[in-house]
Amino acid sequence: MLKKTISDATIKRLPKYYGYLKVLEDEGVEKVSSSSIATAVSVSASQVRQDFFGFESNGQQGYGYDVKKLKATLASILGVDKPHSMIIIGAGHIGGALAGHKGFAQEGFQLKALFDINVAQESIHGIPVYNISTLNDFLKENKVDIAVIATTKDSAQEVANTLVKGGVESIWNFAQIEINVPKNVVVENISMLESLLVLSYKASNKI
Amino acid sequence: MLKKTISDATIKRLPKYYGYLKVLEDEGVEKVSSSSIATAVSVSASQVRQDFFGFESNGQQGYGYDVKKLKATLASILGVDKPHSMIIIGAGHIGGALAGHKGFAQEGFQLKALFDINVAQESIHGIPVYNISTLNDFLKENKVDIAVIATTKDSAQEVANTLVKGGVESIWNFAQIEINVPKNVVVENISMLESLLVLSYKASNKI
DNA sequence: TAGATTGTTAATCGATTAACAATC
DNA sequence: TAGATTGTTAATCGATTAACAATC
Repeated sequence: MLKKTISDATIKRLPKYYGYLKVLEDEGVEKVSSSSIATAVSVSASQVRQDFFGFESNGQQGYGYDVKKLKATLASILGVDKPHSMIIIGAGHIGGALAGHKGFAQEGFQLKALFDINVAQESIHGIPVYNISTLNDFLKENKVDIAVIATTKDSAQEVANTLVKGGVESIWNFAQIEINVPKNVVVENISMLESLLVLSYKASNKI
Repeated sequence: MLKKTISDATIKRLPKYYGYLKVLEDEGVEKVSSSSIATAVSVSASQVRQDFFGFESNGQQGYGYDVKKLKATLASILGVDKPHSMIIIGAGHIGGALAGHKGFAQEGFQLKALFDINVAQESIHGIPVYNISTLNDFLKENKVDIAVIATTKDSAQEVANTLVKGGVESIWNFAQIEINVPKNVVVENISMLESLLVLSYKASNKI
C-alpha cells in the first residue's frame, strides 16, 4: 500500500475531471493539457497537476496527458473499472427517477431491484419492485454492492440497519437525516434541500 | 453593508444547522448548545461557534442559543424568510420527482410550472406542464425567482440562455454540464453522478 | 456563588497557488 | 533546437482547532 491517500477536496474533483475526459474521448481527442482540463472544470491548472501528483497520471512534459490512459486511470481510482450491483429502497418520486436515469448504467452501476412498503407497480422502467419485507431474503441471495436509501427520514435508519445486517457496505443516502452505520460501511449523503438552500443564500446575498 | 462575508465552507454547513434547529423546534426544545449542534451535524463545537461568529447568533454565555431566534436568524441568512417562485424546465424523471417533492414548498419555494418540449401530461402532481415554446412569454408575464434545469445536457445551455434573457437570476442546474451565464446570475449545480462516483471511490478505497 | 458555555483570539493544519527545473 | 508543459517544491492563503477570558 504505497498509494498516497488522496484528500477529500481532490476526490470531489476527480469525477469532474473524469467527466471531461469522457467528453474528450467521445470527440476523438487524444491529448489534453492540465490547463485545458482546468478551464473545462473551473479550477487552476496548478490544482489539476497537484491533484494528479501522487498517482500515475502518465503525463509527458511538453506534451500533456494521453486522454485514454488518464481516463482509464481515473476510472480505476474511482472504482468504475468494474461493475457494481445496486438496489434502491423507496420507490417514490426520487427512487423512481433514479431507476429511470440512464447515466448510472453507463458507468457500470447495475440496478437489480427496487423495494417499497407499498408495491404500486410490479416494475419501474423495467426494474422489478419488491415488497420491503423481502429485502432481508434478497440480501441473503444476492450480492449488493451499493444500496440507495430513497425513503422518508422516518424509516431511513431502520432500512440502513437491515442493509448493514444483510452485508451491504456502501450506502447512497437521499433521506433527509444522518444515518448511523458501523465503521466498515461507507455512506455518501446527497441533500437536494441543502443544495437549494445554498442557492437561496447566494441569490439573497448577491453583491 | 457591514455584514461580514460568510465563507463558502461555512455556507455549506448553514443548511445543516438550520435543519437541526427545525427538528429541535418541532420537538419543542427551547435552547441548544454549540456542542449539541456540533454532535448532531458531525462537526466540532469550535467550528459551530466560529461559523456563527460574524452574525448575530444571540448566544448567551453559560446558557447556549435560543432555538427559535437562531432558527429565524439562519432562515433570514439563507433567504427562506420569504417565498420564492420557481419553475422547472424538463418534465422527465428528475423534473417530475422534484415537482412531487413536498419539502421545498415547506421552505417557501413555490413551484409555478413545468416546461418540456413534449407535454405528455397536462399536469404533474398538480403543477401545470407547458410547452417549452411558451417559456419566453411566461417569463414576461411572471416573476420567476428560481429556475431548475432538469433537461438533457444537450439543451441545458440553450435553456439557460432563454432563462437569463427572461430575467431569471438564480438557476439550479441538474444537467450534466457546466452552463455559462452572466455575472449577475447565480448557479448551483447538483450532480448525482458525481456524488455516486465519490461513493464508488470510498467503497473501492476503504482501508 | 459555582458551573456552564459563549465569543474571540491565537495556533495549527491543510489546501491552493506560484514558480521553475526537468524534459519531452 | 526551441517551445511547451509536466512534476514537484516552496510560498501563500484560508479553514479548522485549541484555548481561555468574559459572563450569564
